[in-house]
Amino acid sequence: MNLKELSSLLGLSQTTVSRALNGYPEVNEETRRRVALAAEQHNYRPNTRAKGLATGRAMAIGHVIPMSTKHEMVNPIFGDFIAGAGETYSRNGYDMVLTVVEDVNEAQAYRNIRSRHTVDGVVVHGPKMQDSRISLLHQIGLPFVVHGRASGIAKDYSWLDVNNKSAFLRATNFLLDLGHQRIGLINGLEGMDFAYRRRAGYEEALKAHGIAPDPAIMRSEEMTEVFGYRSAREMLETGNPPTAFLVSSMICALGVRRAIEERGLRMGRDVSVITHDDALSYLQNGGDVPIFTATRSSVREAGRRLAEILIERINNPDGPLIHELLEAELMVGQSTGPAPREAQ
Amino acid sequence: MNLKELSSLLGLSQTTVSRALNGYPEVNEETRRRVALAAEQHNYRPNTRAKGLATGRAMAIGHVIPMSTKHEMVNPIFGDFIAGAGETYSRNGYDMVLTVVEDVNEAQAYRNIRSRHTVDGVVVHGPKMQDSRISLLHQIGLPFVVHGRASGIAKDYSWLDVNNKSAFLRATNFLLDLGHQRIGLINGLEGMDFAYRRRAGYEEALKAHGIAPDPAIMRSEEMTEVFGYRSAREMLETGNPPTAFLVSSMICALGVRRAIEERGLRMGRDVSVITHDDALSYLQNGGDVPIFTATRSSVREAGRRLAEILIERINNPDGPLIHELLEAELMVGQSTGPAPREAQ
DNA sequence: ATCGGCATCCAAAGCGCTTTGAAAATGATT
DNA sequence: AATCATTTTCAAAGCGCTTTGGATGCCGAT
Repeated sequence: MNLKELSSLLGLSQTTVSRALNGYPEVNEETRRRVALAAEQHNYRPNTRAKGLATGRAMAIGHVIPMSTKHEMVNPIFGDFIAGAGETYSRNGYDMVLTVVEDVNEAQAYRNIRSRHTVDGVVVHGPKMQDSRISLLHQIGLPFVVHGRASGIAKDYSWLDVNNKSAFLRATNFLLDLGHQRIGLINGLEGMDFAYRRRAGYEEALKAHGIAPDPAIMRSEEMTEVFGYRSAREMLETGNPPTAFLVSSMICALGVRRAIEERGLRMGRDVSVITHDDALSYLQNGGDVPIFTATRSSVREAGRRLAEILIERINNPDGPLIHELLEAELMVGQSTGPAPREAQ
Repeated sequence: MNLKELSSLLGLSQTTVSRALNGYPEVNEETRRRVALAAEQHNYRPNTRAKGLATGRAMAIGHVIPMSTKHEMVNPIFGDFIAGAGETYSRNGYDMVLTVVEDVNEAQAYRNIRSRHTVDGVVVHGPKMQDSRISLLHQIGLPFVVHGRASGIAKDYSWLDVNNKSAFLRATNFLLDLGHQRIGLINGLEGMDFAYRRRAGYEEALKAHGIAPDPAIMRSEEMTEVFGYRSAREMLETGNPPTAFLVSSMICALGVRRAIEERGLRMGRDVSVITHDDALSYLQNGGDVPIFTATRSSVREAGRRLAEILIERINNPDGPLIHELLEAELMVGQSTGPAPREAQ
């Protein structure tokens, strides 16, 4: 069923039917009702492509998912973020189109999206420091919002981010207050902006307590369980092991716990752990009492909100840029406790 | 830059330019080269919507992501599956469009997709037994492939699935051979087809060994870490605890391990665990030596292959239906060992 | 009666592409 | 030189919608 058929069926012109359906005032209310009813009955919905062609809007938003050729890694927060954003999109009549692309071809993917007019705007995921995508998007004039921020970019842009620095600063202080002096950092991939900011918070807290950051107990990698395990094990095996770990993701933290328990130590008593928790739906931090003490911020909620911001920008491209900084909550769980005596 | 501009720039008709770009034979090779070069230089790419309208094909494939209203849960395998499928799509010039929808509105979402002509076909995720989506899709005539199968559907359809039954049958036999008599099952949500099939394999193996399945040590739920933990703990607390667990996902298995170690037991010695492993990129089963003995099947590879099947069906809707059954490999890791003496 | 204003509807153009059917240019054949 | 087949190009229609710029009819006001 298309417009032409529907309107001839109703004995009306396509114009009138189209207007009736799109809520224009110049159509009799009685007529509008008739049209709406017929559309309903015949399950009519305007063809997306035709509508898009006529209006010049795709009513779709793009997400470019860079696939690191080295790591073949999908960001585990991706599903929840998409779920959050997807909610907002449906509510506003937008489709979501994903493009999976090798990270080396990413720029080309954006250019492609732009010239094919497939979407009205894009979300930039996982910004690195000095991320080149941002200036590219500015240049080709595709509306966008960044999930996170990119240090070292001159021109301003819209973003939504967790306050990673303050989160890790507070977490480090929390450990320091418990008497921990030697705190290992198990962080995300070097170059990722969030990892940089978390490290900055960590180092700032240490320095404020007169402790020099020790590269021997700081690691940066793709945040897998195995990476958490290896890092923690290696650090614990040294002569001067950390009494606490600050970890950048739950999955990593699970690996850290494995390493701790494998050595016959108990987490929360012998070794403390604080992790960042993205509040992923399939990886809740325990039940009523959190397993891990964590800096918590829902990535799903971030998706929801970020999508709103992007839609706002699309509707009003020359409007003010929007910056939103979410504070993570520090939730105390069972994985932290006072530093053991002998280590103090 | 659009076709009209490009062709007037070249002093050619739109017809010729279009044909040159789309590889039609009735155009001089010299001309084709000129056109290709100009297109390249001006970064020309045909407008997706216009092309779609003209050809009647969207060159896009839909994934409807049902969001369970109760659980607010995103399937953790989703990211990796999408990554795999996305690879195939890019290679074939397809876009991927996601629709996040509350599970109660799912049927409406498919109807909507269909009448709006947004995509050429869809992937059905997470089939339940007697899944109603399948007949709906047949009825509305939207090409589709199911990731998994749905027991109890009369009309045939294309699918790609892991042999869940045989995987869990083999895993159960493996445990039985090690002397385990009391094996707990920690399975996915009741009603999900894969969970049904895994249980069938488990029960068949038990019965073949003259053991009656005991509902007291069988659980079905959304597969989270916490669910794994709770289930294992409860079972271990009983007077007659299992000596082994068969678990439906790695994330769940991490919870099981937590419960085991919390009781001061050692996994692989005191209690054995076998889990299904979807080979998620961020949750590898240990490094060189697997942590868990596991039935392993890459969900990413499944995505790649399933996308191929769907594209084939779209290109040839009346062609033969395709069924592909992947066997999971049983990988022996450190989480299994002979049943402890006293329990035998 | 005539007019202006308003409510209601319509025909047709246009969005950017593909594709049909025909025309022009070229070359081979007589 | 005329004819035909072949290659190469083109004008225009059509995909399904929105939107512009009228028409049409009806009303009360003049």
